Amino acid sequence: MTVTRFAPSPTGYLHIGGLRTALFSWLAAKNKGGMFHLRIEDTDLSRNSDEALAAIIEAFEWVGLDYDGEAVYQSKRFDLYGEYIDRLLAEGKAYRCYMSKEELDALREEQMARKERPRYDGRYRDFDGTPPEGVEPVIRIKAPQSGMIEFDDGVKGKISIAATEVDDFIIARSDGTPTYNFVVAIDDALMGLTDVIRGDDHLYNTPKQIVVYEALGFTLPRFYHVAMINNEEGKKLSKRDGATDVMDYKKQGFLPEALLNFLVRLGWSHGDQEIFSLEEMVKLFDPNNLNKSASSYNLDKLLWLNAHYIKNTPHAKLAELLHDFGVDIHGHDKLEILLDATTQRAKTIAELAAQVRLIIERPAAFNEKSAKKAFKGDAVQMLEGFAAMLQGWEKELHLPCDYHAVLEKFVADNEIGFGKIGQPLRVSLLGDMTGSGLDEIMAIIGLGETLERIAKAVEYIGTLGSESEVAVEQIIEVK
RNA sequence: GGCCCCAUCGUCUAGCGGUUAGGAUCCCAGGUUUUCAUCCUGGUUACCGGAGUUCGAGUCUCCGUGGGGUCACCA
Repeated sequence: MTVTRFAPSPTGYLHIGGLRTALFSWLAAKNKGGMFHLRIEDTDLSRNSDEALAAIIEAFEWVGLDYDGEAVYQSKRFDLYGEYIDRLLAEGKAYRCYMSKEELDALREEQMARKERPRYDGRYRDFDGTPPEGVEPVIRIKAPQSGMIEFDDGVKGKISIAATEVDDFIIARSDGTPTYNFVVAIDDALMGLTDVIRGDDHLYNTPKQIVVYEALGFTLPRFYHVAMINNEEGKKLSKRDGATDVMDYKKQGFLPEALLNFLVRLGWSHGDQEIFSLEEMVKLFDPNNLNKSASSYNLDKLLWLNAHYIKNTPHAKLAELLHDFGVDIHGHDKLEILLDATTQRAKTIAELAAQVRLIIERPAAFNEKSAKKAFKGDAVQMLEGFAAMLQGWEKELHLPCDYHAVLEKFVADNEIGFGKIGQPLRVSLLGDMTGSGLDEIMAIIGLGETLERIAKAVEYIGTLGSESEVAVEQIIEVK
């Protein structure tokens, strides 16, 4: 059975790069009907925070990734790691090193001065004399001193590193707590991991972990080192690049399915397909098809995907999401028409909220340019005439097509083009020249509100006086 | 600097020795639309460089160049 995991350290929020590797691991497990575990890497007691942990779990919930069983906390397994340390010590595969931090630093500086690679020199590897006073030893593992450490990476292919590149690294600090590469190897093995999918910044940890696997006689999982996500300039993605926190995407009005779809296509593809539901991803995903090269974050594509998913989200769900953006349209009698109209011009839920607000709230002001253009000439007569026709209309005014009939009759009766009434009416209703169809807008806000907005516009035009005439003439001249 | 990894349109990618190098996004043009947007149609843009292997190389090999990662008692 395929078993994978995501193993974040609770030192901050969940990064989108982290979410992508989590997604890959989750998909790899689900594709095979396997298990996906969450493990919290909190062995460095001084750097953990509960808020960070909560943030990670919140992000997981938001995007809908679940994990099997309980989350594993490494901080609660120190006894277990201790047993393995004792075992290695007893078997002579690890040893106490009495070198102080200061001595180590000095050694490192010397090596750097000689342009050598800084590494531990193994001075206590075979030490059996009397240990120096007053030094709490660290525990180091005996790494092979010659030959190659090799493994077949599921993404990168064969990786081989000279054993001399790996020194006798520390597996337990002087305070007795175990270190990262040691506990990762133990937990990955004990949790039955078959496939380890992680960022390729871990590529160099793998040989160290292999040393632990071999010392303890564990069987190796298959490793997949996924290339990083860069920013739009091709540099490493950092906080400077804006939204790297997964939850920021929620705040900005992105849908989790859009974010997941975006992330899965960074480094993975299935022919020419661009849109993947979670079910399709599960069905099609194979970590062995992962791309070797790094990819760049591209906001345009995310936005495009988000717009797509907004158009395909049920209206009831959209109404719910709009709530977080200060728009409450629950129970609105024209909810369907309203969302059909606005959904076409929104790339995020935040934009959708703005579009909805534009319609359901009376315009606070008229856009100056639009007003000048639309309210010139006989706009007042047009608006008043149209208002009169609406008031005298004998059939029902309920659906967009009802209003459309009025508009058509008005245009026909007056022998004018659509724009003649359309433009001033649009600015009257929305305050600007862009936006949804007039029929829809009127149907959504209803007859009373339509008449009120027209009246307000007429009133506004009245206040412009001769000034606007001049402005209009100027516009005509420019043309 | 040592070691490791990577390299197709601006971006995400398809390609797995023989293709007019395909799709998506972006951008531009046209159509639909009273407007904007959506939608539809069309268009511009790519195999990092150099050797080699081969009848034939984006695809294989080597070198170069560029980019990235990593070198902790962090994870």
